[in-house]
Amino acid sequence: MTYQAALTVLADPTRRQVFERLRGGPSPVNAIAAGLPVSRPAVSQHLKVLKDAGLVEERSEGVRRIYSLRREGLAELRDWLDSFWDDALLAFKIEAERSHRQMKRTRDVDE
Amino acid sequence: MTYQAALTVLADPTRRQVFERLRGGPSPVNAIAAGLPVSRPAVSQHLKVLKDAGLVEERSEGVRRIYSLRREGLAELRDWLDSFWDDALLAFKIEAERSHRQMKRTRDVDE
DNA sequence: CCGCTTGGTAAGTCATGTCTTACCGTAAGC
DNA sequence: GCTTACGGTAAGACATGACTTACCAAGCGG
Repeated sequence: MTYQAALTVLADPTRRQVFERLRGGPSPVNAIAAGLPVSRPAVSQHLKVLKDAGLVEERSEGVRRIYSLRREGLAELRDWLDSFWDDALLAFKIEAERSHRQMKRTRDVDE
Repeated sequence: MTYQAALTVLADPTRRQVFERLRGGPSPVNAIAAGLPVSRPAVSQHLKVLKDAGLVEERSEGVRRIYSLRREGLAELRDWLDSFWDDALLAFKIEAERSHRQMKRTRDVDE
């Protein structure tokens, strides 16, 4: 999914609570909804949106639906954010190149 | 500002366009609004929101208002995102330890 | 087989936020 | 001075989306 979907989806506070609740590990809907200030159907709807955005995944266990975090869903958003620093870096490089004739090439690594 | 403010503010597509348009460097309101599908006042409103969230800054040049990117405004959001991967590391350690323990004990799993 | 739990979906209400037009103050140029 | 470009703010229209209750299907245990 796109970083834009992640942004849109994580903008809602309640939905963010749902999402954060999965940090602790996979959980059925009931457990997620318990302690949240909204009804269980509301949580269901949030989970659907999160799933469509690729931020959570769902597996069935009997009558239970177990939801868990999909961290890969955050990757694009993270890249997008990083790209702003890349911009700054690029501008810096150009500036540096203008003053020095030679530029050393740098390479980033990722995990 | 908080990562939550950044999320909320960047969720809107038009506002994101305004924000991205500042990647190229500082710009007065007119230049930002040109080419966008919304009116100039709409852009003004978006800029106000972005400024309140600490994502842009404003300086006056005569009658012009020059807006520019504040990358530090994205820092908290980036940290928040990173923290999910930290979670994963931690969870992995815990999980490893638990499964190790499980080899000596009987099955007892819940959350 | 029957009831109970789990949870997804429908329909409708209500709030929020994004837009518009109209208006205003302010700086610069003639 | 007067006019013109720049842009912030107000007020109101409108759409979107987050909630509610009611309902339904599916698996499990008595």
